[in-house]
Amino acid sequence: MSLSKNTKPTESELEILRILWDKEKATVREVHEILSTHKDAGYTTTLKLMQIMFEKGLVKRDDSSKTHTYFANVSKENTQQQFMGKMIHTLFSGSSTQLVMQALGNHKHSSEELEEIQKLLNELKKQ
Amino acid sequence: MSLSKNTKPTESELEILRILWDKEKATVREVHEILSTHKDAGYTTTLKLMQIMFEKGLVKRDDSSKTHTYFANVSKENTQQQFMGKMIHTLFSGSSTQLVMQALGNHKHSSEELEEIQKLLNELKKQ
DNA sequence: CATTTCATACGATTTGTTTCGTAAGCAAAA
DNA sequence: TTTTGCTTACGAAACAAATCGTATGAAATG
Repeated sequence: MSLSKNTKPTESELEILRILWDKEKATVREVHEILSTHKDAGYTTTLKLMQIMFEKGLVKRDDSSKTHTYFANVSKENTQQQFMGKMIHTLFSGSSTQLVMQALGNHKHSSEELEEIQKLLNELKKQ
Repeated sequence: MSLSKNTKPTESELEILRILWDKEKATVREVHEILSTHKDAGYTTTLKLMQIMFEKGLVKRDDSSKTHTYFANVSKENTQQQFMGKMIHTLFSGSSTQLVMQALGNHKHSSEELEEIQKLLNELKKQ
């Protein structure tokens, strides 16, 4: 049994994790159905990918019935942080502020969203 | 001349781009010297990588003298946006707000930095 | 009970990336 | 002029990721 190692999910693995985070649990077929709307690979490809992810500890599964059920075994939050950290380092010279300003400036945000950000910002300023 | 195609730089290519963005221009040897402080690969590896990047249009080069000089041919800003977009989509369900809040909440920011972010936020709120 | 359907397992192939060895040319040093 | 050192070019090996084909077995269906 592996204390989920520091395995960075690949691009394809991330797509699968995204589905599992969203649905909480899913069979290979369900994952494949969703993937195949925007990606063009066979069923056994998805299966193999998920088996590999199981070996790596990225997902858990219930194999008590013939059709296995899969669950994410790494948290969305952790994975986000992992990739954000890498991104900040590689593309923003280590400055998370730069990243924040980039994201703020280059994407649309509703006034409700801006307000939400403002609230967090106020919190941070208090410290 | 190619309107920089939709070539996503690989991890290794990003490391090289980072150096070129920083120095504006560099020879293979210069890039290699810098890389080799934290990476362990031979000179010809760096050379080959940069040649491939040239073919892909990621870098330009001046080959008028024996020792060629390389320049980034994609902007830092564009590349940042490209990766951020992907990240927002894959890891934040398309919500750049979520990404911003993640980055704000999980990384340290000095009060000067917070102030800078506040300014931008004020700008955005005006619209 | 035979057939079809759908599941897993798994090896092999394909594709992409990184790494290196070696050849060839040029220029500076001996 | 010969040697040495540094350069580019380029094919091939090594590695990693994604894809697929086929075998096998268990339900469900006829």
